[in-house]
Amino acid sequence: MNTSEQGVYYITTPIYYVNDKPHIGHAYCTVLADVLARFHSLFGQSTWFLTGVDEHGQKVEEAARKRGMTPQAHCDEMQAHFRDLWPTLDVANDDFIRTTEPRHESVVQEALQRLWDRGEIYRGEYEGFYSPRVEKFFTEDELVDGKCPETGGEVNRIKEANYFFKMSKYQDRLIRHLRDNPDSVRPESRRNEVLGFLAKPLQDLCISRPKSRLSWGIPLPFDGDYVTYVWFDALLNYCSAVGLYRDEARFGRLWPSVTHLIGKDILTTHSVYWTTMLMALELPLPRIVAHGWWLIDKTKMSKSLGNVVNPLSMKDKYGVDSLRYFLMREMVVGLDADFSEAAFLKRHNYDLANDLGNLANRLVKFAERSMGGVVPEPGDGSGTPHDADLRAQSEALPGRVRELVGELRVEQAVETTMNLVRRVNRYVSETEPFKVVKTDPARAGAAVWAALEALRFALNCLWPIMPGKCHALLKAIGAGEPVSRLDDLAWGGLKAGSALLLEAAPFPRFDVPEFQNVPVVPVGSKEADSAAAIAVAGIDPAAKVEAAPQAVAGISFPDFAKVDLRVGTVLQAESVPGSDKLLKLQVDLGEPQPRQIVAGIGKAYAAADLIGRQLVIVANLEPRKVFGNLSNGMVLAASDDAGPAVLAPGRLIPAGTRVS
RNA sequence: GGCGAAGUAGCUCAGUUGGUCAGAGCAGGCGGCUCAUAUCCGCCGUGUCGGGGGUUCAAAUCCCUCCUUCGCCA
Repeated sequence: MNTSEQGVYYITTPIYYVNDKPHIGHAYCTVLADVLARFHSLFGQSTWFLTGVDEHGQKVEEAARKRGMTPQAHCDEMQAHFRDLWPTLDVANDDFIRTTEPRHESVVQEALQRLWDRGEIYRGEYEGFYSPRVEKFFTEDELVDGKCPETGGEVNRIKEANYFFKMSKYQDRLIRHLRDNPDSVRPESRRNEVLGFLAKPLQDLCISRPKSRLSWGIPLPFDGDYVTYVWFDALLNYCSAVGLYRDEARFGRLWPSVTHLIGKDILTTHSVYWTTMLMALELPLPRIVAHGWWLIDKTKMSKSLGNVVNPLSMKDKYGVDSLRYFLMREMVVGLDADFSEAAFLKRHNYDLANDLGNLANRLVKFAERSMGGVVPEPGDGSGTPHDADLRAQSEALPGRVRELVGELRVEQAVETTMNLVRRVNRYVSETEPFKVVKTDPARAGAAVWAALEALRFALNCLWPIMPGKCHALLKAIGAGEPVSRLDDLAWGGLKAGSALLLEAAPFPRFDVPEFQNVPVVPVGSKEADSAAAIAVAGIDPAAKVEAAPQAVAGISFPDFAKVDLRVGTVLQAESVPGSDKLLKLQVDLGEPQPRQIVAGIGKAYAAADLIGRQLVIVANLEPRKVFGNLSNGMVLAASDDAGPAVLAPGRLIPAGTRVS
């Protein structure tokens, strides 16, 4: 449906929840949108870049009440956390939408009214258990011990009339759409995920809340006792911001080319709920791009080691351009990536300081000393093979970048550009203008010119990533402003005689802090480590090395102490339906409430046999869903061919006792 | 359990439709240059391309199977 590749490029980020504190995930997504918008503009497209905040909902209402403010005043204040952050990251969004703005609310109401009139929305009875903390309903069998399966918090049984969107009727059409349009959801694996989700019958979508329970929302136009719930409110921002029902000409121009950049956590919301909503509204369907998450290497993030890193603080410590470069270079769109200050500094030092910054610096300094501080004259074109090669690689770059960015392979586009930068460094070595200048100044000048000209190509292709630094560097090498279209980049564009001025090294190097330098010892590569691990395990060192535990050499005691091991008593145990090895346990850890823990020991233990037994539990593991069940901890067990054997204290000991 | 993805040099990863695809960067070693931010350039890797089968003249690249890891299952 959306195939308008030509003239227009409309890109959105999710609207971020106004209560949230901005973090690296928000920053990444928004910077990526900014980079894509800038690139597509360079490709000659007319671009529009929208971000904003989601301001309705119970949590906002509650937060405001706690602060003794109206929700609106609360939002007015909180939204600045996002709005004011973006300029500091050189993000140039064209618009910033808030869901409490009249321009949004009126469109939501109009859309709801139209669907109501057409029978796409109906009134029905909803019975369920409501968890205020996550603002979600659960069915009875989704509950865990009568508690919220996601948080373990209290839930309220609620039976009430509500309004439903007939989402189920679009199931087949949605499946066809996803199958027929490889671009509908990217990357491919996410599209498959959605198709898998759609293998089961789709239900209708509850889209309302009674005002008595939630007043901070947009009233349904056809029933003033209700407000609309998150979907029709938040998702419609993408449309309301560009003129739906208010400026149809503008909307018609931008909307068909929309790309939604989202985190993988809201994939279903966009690819199923939103896409079917658009079907019902008879609007063109979007292209959805789901990116991954930034992981912080926990073994390196430790207060005791003093190396806690707030990724956003990298901008203040090392500069916004380097942060943007790192984010774009390090993450493959769609996959997760690791964030660490050490990795960040490596990119900064090796790519930006050593290769790019030093290249500009060496050329400008040399020309200042030997060529009067201006861009020297180009040669007569009868250059060496080095010259032909340099020119060819430069001229090929913009097209290649365009291809790669079009495929969302931003990190490849960056790398390809940096390859040219490295090529220029090599060219300088090959032509040795600093030697040649003593005997043939014109030939030396021509080499410097060619190097600067190639660098101009690279800087223009890096401009969307690092607009500030690239602009400054282009000026410094006498190239003036960045081009506004990559098509305008033509070999020979650099004017001889332009002034060169580079006041300071553009990317100063930084020392990588000591603790970051802890060598990532290749596990198993040092015989000593493996042998030690085997010896400790009491196994013949001659046994297969692959069988040795994946021992990480030499963790500190504080590292070990971060793992909170406790004795737990199993209160209840049952098998997880559909799984033959998972058991769902309720474990007493001496806490007010028992913990639910899902353990893969069902093949070795019958549920009933575990009740009353004591186990060793990792108590501070991040909760995660296993098979749809929340698991808040991990049972320790040793496994061999015969299956897992759980660990237990040698005698009865109070539940919750720390293991050390 | 169902569905899906991934497993390539010590590390991070490239390798579109099977035939210079066995590669890059980093780390390590050696050498060169000295214009430059102790920067730059060159040289050095026999890796069972997770294991095992199969298709093919030819497979990291297709098929089957197993192992491991990860994702989704409102």
